[in-house]
Amino acid sequence: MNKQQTGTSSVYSDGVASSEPIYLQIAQDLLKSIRNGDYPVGSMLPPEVRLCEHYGASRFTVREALRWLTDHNLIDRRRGAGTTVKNSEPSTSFVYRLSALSEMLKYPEDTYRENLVSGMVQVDPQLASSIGSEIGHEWYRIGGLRKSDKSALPICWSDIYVLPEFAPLIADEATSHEPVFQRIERERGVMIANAQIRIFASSIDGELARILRVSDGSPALTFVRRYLDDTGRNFETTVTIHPEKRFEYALELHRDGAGGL
Amino acid sequence: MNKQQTGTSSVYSDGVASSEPIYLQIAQDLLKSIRNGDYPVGSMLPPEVRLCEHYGASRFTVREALRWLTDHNLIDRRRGAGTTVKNSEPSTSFVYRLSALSEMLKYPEDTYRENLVSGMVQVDPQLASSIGSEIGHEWYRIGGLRKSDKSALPICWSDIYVLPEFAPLIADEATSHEPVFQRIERERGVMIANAQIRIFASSIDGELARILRVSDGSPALTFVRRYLDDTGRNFETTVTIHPEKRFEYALELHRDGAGGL
DNA sequence: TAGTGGTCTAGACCACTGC
DNA sequence: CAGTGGTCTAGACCACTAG
Repeated sequence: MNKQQTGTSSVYSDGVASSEPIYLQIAQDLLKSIRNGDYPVGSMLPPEVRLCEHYGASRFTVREALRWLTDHNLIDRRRGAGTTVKNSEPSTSFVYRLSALSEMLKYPEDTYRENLVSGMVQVDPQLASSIGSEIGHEWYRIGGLRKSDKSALPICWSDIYVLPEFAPLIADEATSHEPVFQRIERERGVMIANAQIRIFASSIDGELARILRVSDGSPALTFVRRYLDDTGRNFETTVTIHPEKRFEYALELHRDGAGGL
Repeated sequence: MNKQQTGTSSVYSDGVASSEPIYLQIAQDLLKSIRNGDYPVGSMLPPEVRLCEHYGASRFTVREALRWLTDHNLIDRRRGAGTTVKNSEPSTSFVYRLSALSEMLKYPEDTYRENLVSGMVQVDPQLASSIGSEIGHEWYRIGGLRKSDKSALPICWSDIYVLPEFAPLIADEATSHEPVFQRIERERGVMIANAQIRIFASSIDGELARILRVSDGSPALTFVRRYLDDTGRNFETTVTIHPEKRFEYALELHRDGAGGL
């Protein structure tokens, strides 16, 4: 029977003749069933052995199909327990990949942070809406300019808020070349699991305008980044304010597999 | 026969000691060799058969290891040709996922585009630097405001540039609720494979300030989005200018598997 | 044409989950 | 405990690439 290389046998997906590999046909067929409602979100898929019988394929082939579904965020698999349907539509249509979080806001290599103010702060309503923290919480704040050797104008103002327990890690530096979260990760083993980023336009006024050497009311690009560890704890938040024309953020989204339907 | 180099390993399936699966040990070992410089970026990895001999593993196991390297963006594989080293450090640490491109700039449901100007344009130097096209190229441009029923203030100004061949698709509308690229995708079968996005601060002046009902020199958040099909052709480019406080962009990055190192 | 990676089979043992 | 998915072997045919 279906010994090798399908070629002619397109038993599964109705319609199109498939030179597609069997595992993809099976994956598409399962996706169709999931969309159909045969396997609603939250329900279980049949075990691998049952699928092997049903499709007349080896376990390897069925597992390749299930791997495809996993890669497209449609199912969850757990050893011992079975396969549950997580989603009815392939997610991950477009993906933005970073090899490291520090690439998110990538400044030229020759830039560094000049730390100008620091100390404990308590969250007031205004700060709460800015960094998304709760009123009354305490953070250690370090504020300063990002500068470059090549330019007299600073690139941005940044305010970094970390949980008080991490203050000793960063309190002693006048200038730094390493991102704070990287230091926390290295020294304390706190891993970033999640980063929430907000981007919006703002204007620069008063004292800050003077420091950044722009005129009052100048446009700026503001980033607020909240870093969460794997328990969901927000352990660092950073606000950076970039005057017009000194920084630009670029990202590239790629269509991620899926293809078919 | 099981020659292992990674110190902790010793792979005998019945033994109790081996903590990690063999394919991961092989993957880590290959990664080490790549970092070492044994296989510089651009060079070829040994073929699967050779790796099977070297590690005393089956082809399946070796392929699982190579799949791991592929998933982490370290190698490229081509049937017929071999396996080339693409990168010396595992990438894909953080991922931003969209189920659809229209989620990228998501406006409330009750908003729509009011098309105000349209026609062919030829790229001059200024436009070239703005949309990243070549001088002299021709685009069909449609400009207008995004509005909401709930607010008198427009959300943004948008300029949409499409290749002349797609002009008929969008030339006839006074208002639209559907993204242009979606229409092109649906009607012409052109799939977006890639989107390049630039985000920066700008100021709004003159005529545009009046249209957007802001004062001269007001801050804005500007997005330039270039859409490319699977052949790399840039078939649509969109520029949107959001006055301060009317729009905010949020994204969430997730750590993507990897684990190990 | 020789050699590569892509797909596939038919077995096997294991670690883990839930009853 | 029975059943699940995770790993692994030893074979095989195929489609593709390059010399």
